[in-house]
Amino acid sequence: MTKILIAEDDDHTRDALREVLTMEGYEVIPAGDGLQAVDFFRVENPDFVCLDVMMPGLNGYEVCKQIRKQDEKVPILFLTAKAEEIDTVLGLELGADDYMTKPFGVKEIIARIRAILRRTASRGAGKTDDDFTMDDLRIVPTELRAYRDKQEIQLSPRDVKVLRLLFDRRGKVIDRNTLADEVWGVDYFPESRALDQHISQLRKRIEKDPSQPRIIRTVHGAGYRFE
Amino acid sequence: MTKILIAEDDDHTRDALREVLTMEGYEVIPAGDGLQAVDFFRVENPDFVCLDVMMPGLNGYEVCKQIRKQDEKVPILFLTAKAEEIDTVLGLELGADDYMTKPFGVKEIIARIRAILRRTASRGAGKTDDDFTMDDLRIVPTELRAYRDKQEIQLSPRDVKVLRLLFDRRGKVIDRNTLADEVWGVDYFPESRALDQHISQLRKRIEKDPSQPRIIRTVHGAGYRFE
DNA sequence: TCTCAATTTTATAAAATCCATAAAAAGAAC
DNA sequence: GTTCTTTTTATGGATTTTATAAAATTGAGA
Repeated sequence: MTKILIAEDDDHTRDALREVLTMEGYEVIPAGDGLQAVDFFRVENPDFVCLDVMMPGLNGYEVCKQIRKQDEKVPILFLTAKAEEIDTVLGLELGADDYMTKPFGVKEIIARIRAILRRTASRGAGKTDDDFTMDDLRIVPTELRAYRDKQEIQLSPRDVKVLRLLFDRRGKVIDRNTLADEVWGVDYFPESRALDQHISQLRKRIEKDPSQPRIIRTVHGAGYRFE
Repeated sequence: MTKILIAEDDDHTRDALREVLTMEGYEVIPAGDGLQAVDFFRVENPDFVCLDVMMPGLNGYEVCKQIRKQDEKVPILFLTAKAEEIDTVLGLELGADDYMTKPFGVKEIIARIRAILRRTASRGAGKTDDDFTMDDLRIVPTELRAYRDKQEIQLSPRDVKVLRLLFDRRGKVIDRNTLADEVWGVDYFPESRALDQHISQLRKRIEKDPSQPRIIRTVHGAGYRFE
């Protein structure tokens, strides 16, 4: 679930935001002041941050700076009471993604958050999207395709992940646990043969001779390797 | 040069703004009432709009609505005499980028315009209305039409946006988030199927064989592509 | 107001991908 | 070679993603 950190000293506003955003299906981490916000950020590692500018102790600008030290990418939405504060936000170049001036409507803030998350979701998705070549196969992640000669081969996002991983550590053996972890994530059951199955399918598509694989080689008892 | 449309019925204010902004290196299009503003917007296609709320004929809210029909992204700054009008601006969800309450200082408004332009620089990028050709289809954005042979195909503004985006990044996959963001903007709910539906309808009109699309191809798990 | 067209929602179908199962094949150990 | 373990792959069903038809909604213009 998408975690949103709300840093807002006014109890009423904070509660209202929490309620509304929870209703929308977000997990909300409420913080009542700047120091708390910084702490909670570290602990909870949220996907989105709403920052009130005026807060006791550490103000929004400072909190933003602290957060940016830990995470350059997390989207930050500033809430400002005065329109002039916007200029400070912009002027300090804190890396804010958007701002809203109070008072704001409930629908407005939800729409903004959604829009920002949508924008940044695609940014963070594929870390490196550069093309790479394995054997005589050219993989183009942004196109979800590979080319051999002029022949096109359709790839799924998961295919690309697998190939990327093998390419990044070419020469080294990627053990099955690592592969499962990096490509499937937390919800992979080790006793499942989904991984094998996927490798098998992938080989069918990308290997000239799937029974003599040159790109995804198996290292018995260890995992897979490409070189 | 950056074009700014000023819609303001008070001659004195309008002239002052024109002078100041011209000094700053902007090209100013002055409009004395709402109807003029809408007309000028269509003709001049400015990069920025300052809208007075209270104007004879068409008021600022209405002008904003009209403009947003043509262009969802152009930054709009509202000028209001009464602070309460701000709530209306926000309440109507007109897509205003900022507002200022009169009286405002010269430096203040310049700073504000500059800030908004900086913030929205990415949004407005590349809004060419030039014709372009996809496969055997010639798209003429200014006419909201496309031609195949001598056959005319009616297009909606949204159709054109979708096609333009695919054309601008031909060969690459446009993921659904990006598409939603660029075409629908802030009020697209990801769980909606409006996007699919729109693509489907559009294909019916522009593809020779909608079940074998050549212009809008789908890339499963990613988005759409044209090449 | 009514009408028309564009758009969105809803519901269902279709397609692509993914995975569990089980049997076959391959490799390792003896 | 025999046995045990690991990997591959065929098959069919489950899940996810996308497509489309039909109904509902919206919004502009008459």
